[in-house]
Amino acid sequence: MADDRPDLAAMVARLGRTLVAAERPILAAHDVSMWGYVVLTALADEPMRTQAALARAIGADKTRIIADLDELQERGLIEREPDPADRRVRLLRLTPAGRRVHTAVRRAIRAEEERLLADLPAADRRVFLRVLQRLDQGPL
Amino acid sequence: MADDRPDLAAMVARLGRTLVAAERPILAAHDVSMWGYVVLTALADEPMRTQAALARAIGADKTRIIADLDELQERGLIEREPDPADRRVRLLRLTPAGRRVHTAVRRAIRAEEERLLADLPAADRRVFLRVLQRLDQGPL
DNA sequence: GCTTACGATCTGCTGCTGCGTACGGTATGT
DNA sequence: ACATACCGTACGCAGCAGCAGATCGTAAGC
Repeated sequence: MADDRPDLAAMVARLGRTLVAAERPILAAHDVSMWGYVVLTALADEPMRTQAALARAIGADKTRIIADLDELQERGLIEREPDPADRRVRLLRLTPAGRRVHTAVRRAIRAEEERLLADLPAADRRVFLRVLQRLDQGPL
Repeated sequence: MADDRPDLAAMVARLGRTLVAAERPILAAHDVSMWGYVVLTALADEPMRTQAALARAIGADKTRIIADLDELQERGLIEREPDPADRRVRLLRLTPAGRRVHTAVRRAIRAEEERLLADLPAADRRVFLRVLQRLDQGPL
């Protein structure tokens, strides 16, 4: 049988590490940490009402992201304003500068992905990305 | 534009974590650790002449795998015999029992993968696996 | 007013990893 | 024989992850 391939999890996990490693220099060039970029990405999609919700959304510990939020806020990339309606919670959203940084980093990352996927036939690539998206949000 | 998807690295890394997590109970059921299974898999492909080569092959620290090798050897799943030609090195290979365990675990993992991929159209699935394999060994 | 619950923060603990170092046993070249 | 290099092993250290507990401010129900 032609089923002579590495395990799915092994391939995907290894590829994931490689791709993340490829992102590292890009993030460094923009002076953004990995978690910082993850936060910017989450907030770019939609502002968050609590830090706990943000932590859940990005799959991080709620205590882990505090330092990252501090730094992003200090650099003026996010706003962290107490909710006037419930002063326990901090409303989180990108500043215009934060959105600019996120867009720039994202553009650079997409360019790198482009390079990595360049050799693939267009049809294969479409299918691959579609399946990947589906599995990513998928039934798991 | 329709390029509104998460970053490639984010999707692949997250999917990888999910898949690895799905393997964990299977490995536990067969009483094999993650690294143990990785070692068995590597040795199932081909015996190794040195532990350093094995470590390199599976991307682990050479000091990290020693305890795993000890355990696998003690359980009679691998042989670790000094090379008569160079008694510094330990020739590593699966025992028949080790091969049986590896085959059983692998079969269970494949069954689980089958379940996860069940919803995909056959054509998509073929392409996905092919592209994945290519990227995995690929130009990266 | 009092109790209970919740958000953000800080601290400490634990387990895993990567990395460097050191040491003994062994080959190899001169 | 001797110097050098390599293998396997053990040990310690630093960094980072998740997790639990304690604190403080605040909100909501009774």
